[in-house]
Amino acid sequence: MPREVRERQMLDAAVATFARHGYRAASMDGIAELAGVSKPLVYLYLNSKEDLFTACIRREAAALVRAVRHGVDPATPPDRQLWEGLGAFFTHTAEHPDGWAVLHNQARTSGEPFAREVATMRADLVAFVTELIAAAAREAHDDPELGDREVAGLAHALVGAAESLAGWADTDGSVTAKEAASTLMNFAWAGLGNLMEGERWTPR
Amino acid sequence: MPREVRERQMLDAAVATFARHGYRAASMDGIAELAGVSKPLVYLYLNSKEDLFTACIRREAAALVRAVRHGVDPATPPDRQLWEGLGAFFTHTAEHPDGWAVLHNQARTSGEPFAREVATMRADLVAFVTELIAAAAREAHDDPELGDREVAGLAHALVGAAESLAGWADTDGSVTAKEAASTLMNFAWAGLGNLMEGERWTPR
Amino acid sequence: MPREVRERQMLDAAVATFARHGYRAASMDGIAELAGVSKPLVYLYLNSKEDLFTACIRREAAALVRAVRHGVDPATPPDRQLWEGLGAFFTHTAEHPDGWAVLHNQARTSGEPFAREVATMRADLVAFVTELIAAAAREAHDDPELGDREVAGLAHALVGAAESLAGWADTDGSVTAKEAASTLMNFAWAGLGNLMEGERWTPR
Amino acid sequence: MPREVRERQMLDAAVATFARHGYRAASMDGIAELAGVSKPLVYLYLNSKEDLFTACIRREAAALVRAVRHGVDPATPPDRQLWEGLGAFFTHTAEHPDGWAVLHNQARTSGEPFAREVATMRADLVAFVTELIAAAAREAHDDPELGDREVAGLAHALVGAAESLAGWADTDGSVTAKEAASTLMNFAWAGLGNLMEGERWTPR
DNA sequence: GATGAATGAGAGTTCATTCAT
DNA sequence: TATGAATGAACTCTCATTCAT
Repeated sequence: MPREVRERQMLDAAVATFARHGYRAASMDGIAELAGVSKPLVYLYLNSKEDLFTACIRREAAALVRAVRHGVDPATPPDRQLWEGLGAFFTHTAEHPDGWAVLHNQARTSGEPFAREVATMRADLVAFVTELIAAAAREAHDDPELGDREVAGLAHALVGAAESLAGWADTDGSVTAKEAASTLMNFAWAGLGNLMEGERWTPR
Repeated sequence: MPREVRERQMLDAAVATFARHGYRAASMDGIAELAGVSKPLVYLYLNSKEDLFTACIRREAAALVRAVRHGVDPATPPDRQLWEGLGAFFTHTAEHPDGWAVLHNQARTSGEPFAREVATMRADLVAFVTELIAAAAREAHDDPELGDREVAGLAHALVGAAESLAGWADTDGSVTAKEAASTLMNFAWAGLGNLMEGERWTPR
Repeated sequence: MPREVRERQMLDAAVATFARHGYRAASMDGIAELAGVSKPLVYLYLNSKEDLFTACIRREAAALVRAVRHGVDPATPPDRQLWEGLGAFFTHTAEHPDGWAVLHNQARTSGEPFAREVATMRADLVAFVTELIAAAAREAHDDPELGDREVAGLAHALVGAAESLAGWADTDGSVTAKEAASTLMNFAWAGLGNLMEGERWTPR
Repeated sequence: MPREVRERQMLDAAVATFARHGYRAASMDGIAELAGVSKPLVYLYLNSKEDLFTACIRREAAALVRAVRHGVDPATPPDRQLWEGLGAFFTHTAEHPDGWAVLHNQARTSGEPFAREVATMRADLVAFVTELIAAAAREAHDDPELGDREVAGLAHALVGAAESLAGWADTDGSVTAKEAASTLMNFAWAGLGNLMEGERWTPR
């Protein structure tokens, strides 16, 4: 069996195990068994538990970022891009709950080498959203009402809300990715005040 | 030294340790040392690592809920209550970063007995927010535009955004509780669309 | 409460606990609790776990030897004395199962300081039986058929059989002390060969 | 080194250690050291202290029963069978004092899972002896003089005497297995009364 | 390329024992 | 006389990691 296939099996097993038990509680024995290989092979291919976890984080982070980027058409208006990006995000996290759990739940809370890894990816997404908001603001006015600092805060809040909703949608299977995206897009764009007046944001 | 004092010292040490290392990686030796007592004493007072962690979660959850409830005046309009609640929330999490880390980062990701414990508290907060949004909607219209399901999703998104911002404010010390509350309140109430037009929500 | 009473309570609790769990598995906490006193008091009165166990062994051994000696009338013929002694032995062990368990089961198997203690008492009983057999032999013949060594072996076997029956009678409540004594006396005096011919030993 | 060899080494070390110190007082560290392996290996092969002790009991019990059964020729008369069986028993216990100590001293007094294990084996031996006595009685008379209950009591006493002598012979090395078997066989078959008259049982 | 065999280091937990009061 | 408070030491068990084959 070629090395790449074996390696992917191991990473799959590792992601599933880390997602369920966390970094410390996951055992290399368990991962090797789930992957259907012997433990020394895991070490041969992936060096150490730390390296293995890092590899999981990188793979899942890259996959998530790729999914969001693929879902977005840069030629469309900012709010449309945001809408598409959120849809892609919720779709991906719903389809890869273990990967999302590794990134959002485990990596962030397992100490320094790992938290930094996932923070990098998160910064990418926040930067992306920040840019979208700024672009929308520029489009609305030549002289934007929103300061950089304010935009950053808003982007952060938006990403945080999305992350939280992703976890919720995972747990409560009845919420679809599209619903989650709609809820959040309405919330973000129209605001509660307008929502109560019956005003909605809809994809143009 | 009286039992209650010692017990609080131990819980303080445990919260600090669990916050930094997580449930599994934290060692009872380390906690005992930080508390300035011997390990058997920790076991005498708190039974087991599991019980100790549970006690930490309960204490911190109760403190957070209490802080939010105390910050809110039920006689004021819903948006005002939300604003006050968010302020109290951000203030408390900023003043007790370890407690917040235990609740938000560690307890949620350390498996079943603990996740449930914190989920209960979170459900309390979400219910509180849900009720505020519903009250605001009732106030605006006799026949509310927002369905129950939609309100629940919004409450979830709002709480998630707040939780995420709390983590951010913790990390980046330059963001004050009031700033965080303002950002989120604007975001939530006015929506990005209006914010760009220069419309702001302000405490009445 | 006078010291002697307290001390007897503690020894009672200790005997019960050691009988059930053995020396190592018994905990001073458990003994103190069962005795209804605090742990330091146990140490004040009885010094250490080792001393406590030794005290238990000595008390129970003395009681057993005293019971056997009281049951025997040295003016009667040897076989009669043996019969009475066995009866007293089985009666006492049935009435003090915990004491018997401490002596026979636990003390013998808990290492050197204790095994010697109980071996001393056992040697007493074996010497008593040895003397009875030798006396009977002398009575039967001036020039005894049985050598010293042989007599010692027989005494040992007889005591062993008695000890084993005592445990059996304890477990199976339906066997009375008198029955046990009869069985053993027949066995010892008449032998299986004669028993099959219908010959029995009976108290003269 | 192949697994089976290692496993036997460990069991040997465990039997020696348990025999000397008892279940509770024996330490896994000590056993591993005596076996010349590391502690984790003991756990890898034998799971837990409890399982290890159980494995010791089973191995030694099986060996003892096998030795007795091999020593007996079922085609010979009952008293001859008894004689051969006792000889095999004393020979085996003398050659495996640690195994015998584990069975007779430690397992019986270390609480429920273990006592039952050894009680099963003992019941086997008692049943064997019971059957021999009953057979002898049938051979002597069509209408046996001894009731079932009486036979059971006698078998119990005989086995108890044998067990006790085995311990004695172990301690006092000067007593050979054959001597012990002779003493007991004479005692059992002829009875003390007849022994004093110079009547002996001898193998036919 | 793949593994059976093995371990150093450290975790949670318990217990006999002792002060200060 | 009696105890609440406290601990040093030891025990069972686990796990990431390596090497000879």
